[in-house]
Amino acid sequence: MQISSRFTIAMHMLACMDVFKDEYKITSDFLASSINVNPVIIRKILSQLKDAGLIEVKRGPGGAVIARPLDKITFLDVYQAVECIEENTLFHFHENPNPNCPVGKNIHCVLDDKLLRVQAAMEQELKSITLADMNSDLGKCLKK
Amino acid sequence: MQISSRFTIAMHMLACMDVFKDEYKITSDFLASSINVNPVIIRKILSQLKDAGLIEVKRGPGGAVIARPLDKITFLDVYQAVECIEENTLFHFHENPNPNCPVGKNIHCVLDDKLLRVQAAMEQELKSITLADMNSDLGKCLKK
DNA sequence: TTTTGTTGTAACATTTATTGTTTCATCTAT
DNA sequence: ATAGATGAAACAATAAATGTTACAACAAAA
Repeated sequence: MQISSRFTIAMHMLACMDVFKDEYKITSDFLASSINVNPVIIRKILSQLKDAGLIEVKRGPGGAVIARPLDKITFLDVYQAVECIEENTLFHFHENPNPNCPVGKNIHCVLDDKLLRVQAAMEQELKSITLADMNSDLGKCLKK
Repeated sequence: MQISSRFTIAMHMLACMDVFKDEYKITSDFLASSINVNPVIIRKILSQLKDAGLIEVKRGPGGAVIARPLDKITFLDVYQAVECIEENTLFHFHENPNPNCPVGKNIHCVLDDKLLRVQAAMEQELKSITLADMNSDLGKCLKK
């Protein structure tokens, strides 16, 4: 199973918010047309990013801006803002292993810590990349 | 979004196949009762593990056995056997970024390599853990 | 103060993947 | 042959993501 497109959409939104911040007012319609999804999807994700303190959204006049320096927002910040997974549950565990079976009774005991290591490795890598990295690469692309 | 329970089910199956290999014939019904899911689910995963060369399944008499030494089967082997994701697509990318927008046109260019790094970090960790690790821990649990 | 453009949100439809179930053909050791 | 399995098809049920419509709430500007 894949990680939902909310994450790449959020990244795309943040990229736009930075690149176009001086040229355009960043509305949900504006973002929706670059990303090619329904504006309501955008607004939901705007809400999530706002709740996480990554952006500010103006109600009446409209428009969203990034709330922190780009190098202070990591991929992990964005991932956790939009991916509504509870802590430590990247892997979906089967619900009812048989407690009367020696293996069933202990399977959590032997797997949980290892699954956690895998999740931690992924999050560590997400944490090592910032919006500044993304947008400096984007700047290079745009110059060509 | 979470990684499907097929992975933890497969792990549970392999743990049983090792622990009970001398005591019982490992049928899909036997595994199903330890894991508490429908035997057909088990058979589908048995098929996937067989296709990946990790186990052997006998048709007439029934019964499944692990095909390689436990320390030669990594978590990544199992993950890739049961998780039917195409290569390099842990992250679901939104399908139609607007090619007429400078950001939409380049978003793949700036994100793909970074998403790949994250996926690689996760797979690297999955690769570093083997069934032998899991089952030696399981042995310790069973002794208590 | 009304208008305008926007966000916030609810409600619902659609799509997709997972998970569960029934059924039966097929296989192979006995 | 029979019995106990697996393999596989068909389908139902569930859950999550994604898409859409509609409208209330808001704040700036006319």
